[in-house]
Amino acid sequence: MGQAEDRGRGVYAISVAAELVGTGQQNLRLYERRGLLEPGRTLGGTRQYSEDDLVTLRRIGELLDLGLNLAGIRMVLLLEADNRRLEGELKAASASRSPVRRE
DNA sequence: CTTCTGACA
DNA sequence: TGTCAGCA
Repeated sequence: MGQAEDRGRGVYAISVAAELVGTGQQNLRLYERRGLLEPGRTLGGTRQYSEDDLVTLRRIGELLDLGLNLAGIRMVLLLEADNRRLEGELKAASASRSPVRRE
């Protein structure tokens, strides 16, 4: 399954990432400064936006439309990430329990 | 490509 | 406060 790896490696320059999500390059840099996301960097220091980064970027746009400020969006993203992790743990925990016996 | 600065709603 | 334009 190389798809999960492609997700984190699909790389876009800030100019194409900005155009893909419909915003300016300046905003993407601001989002990073405010801790909303952390795109990869080349050895030269240029940002590399992955497919996952584009997803969170579009999520940021949604939250922005809902009226949240960047600080609020940062917390939502953190909580959602935490939630996905817990969901995975819960799923793994229920799978490790023997399906026939429930407590 | 980068950071920074200022103007606008 | 977030967005955008221009500069170095």
